[in-house]
Amino acid sequence: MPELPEVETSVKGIARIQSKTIKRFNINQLNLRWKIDVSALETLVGQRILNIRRRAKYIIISCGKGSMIIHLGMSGTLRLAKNTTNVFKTHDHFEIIFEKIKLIFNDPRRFGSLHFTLNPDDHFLIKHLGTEPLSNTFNNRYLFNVVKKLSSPIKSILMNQRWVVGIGNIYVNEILFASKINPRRRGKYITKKMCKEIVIHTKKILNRAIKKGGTTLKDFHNPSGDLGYFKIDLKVYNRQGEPCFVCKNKIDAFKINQRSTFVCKKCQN
DNA sequence: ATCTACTCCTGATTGC
DNA sequence: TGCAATCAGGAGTAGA
Repeated sequence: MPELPEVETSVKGIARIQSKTIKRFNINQLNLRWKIDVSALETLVGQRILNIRRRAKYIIISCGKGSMIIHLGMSGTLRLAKNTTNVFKTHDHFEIIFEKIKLIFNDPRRFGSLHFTLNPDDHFLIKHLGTEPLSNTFNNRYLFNVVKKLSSPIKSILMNQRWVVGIGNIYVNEILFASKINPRRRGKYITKKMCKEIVIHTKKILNRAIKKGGTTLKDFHNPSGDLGYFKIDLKVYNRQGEPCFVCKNKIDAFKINQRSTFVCKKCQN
């Protein structure tokens, strides 16, 4: 599942399309999470790619006039290919065609999306997003001011993109384990000291994952097709019944807001 | 205002 | 063995 590190890896992986001119779009499947607006997209034909960046889990590809916003959803991947092949593989939904190469979006579960926008920062998917976890604005003071007024579990707060972005179900489990905090603990009972732990480990874990090229799970391949290999470092995610690496206690699994949650009840309070 | 459940979808896994 | 039911999950949305 693409979270911040996987999206960051994808952005780096498609850097080769920078300054290339869009020749045309090949659309195979309009019905992604939102229906693709083809006529809006086609205003980008003939324009050059000026900038590729990540905001939260979104990839924003900007031309002189207009941008594309891509979300990988649960199972989306981007890959680059030569123009010579013209066959859509299973679950290839659209292609952006350049002079010699093309960018292909593949997404079995179709939770991903593609939007055209003139101003990404004003777009409905982007404008309500919270702070970037790797920026200086995500710090102890900011987090404490957020959590102290909330009664939902800290896990839900960290996954809510309106407070802090980019953290999904895998990394939030890892962050809370590293911080020794129970995911069920409600925001208003999170102390300043705990905020400090969360901030430190969020940055550490995300940065390490980016360095390693994103977590490998069933779905994620970076654009060159190489697999990330952070999986080997996961301490609690998907380890229910197995011994905690710190205290040997069995890792527990349960749901918080319909999401799989993994915890060592001895280490996390 | 916050918070939770529901929803979209398909592939992998589980159960009979 | 095979088919059906269940589960996985990002994030917008509706309703509590």
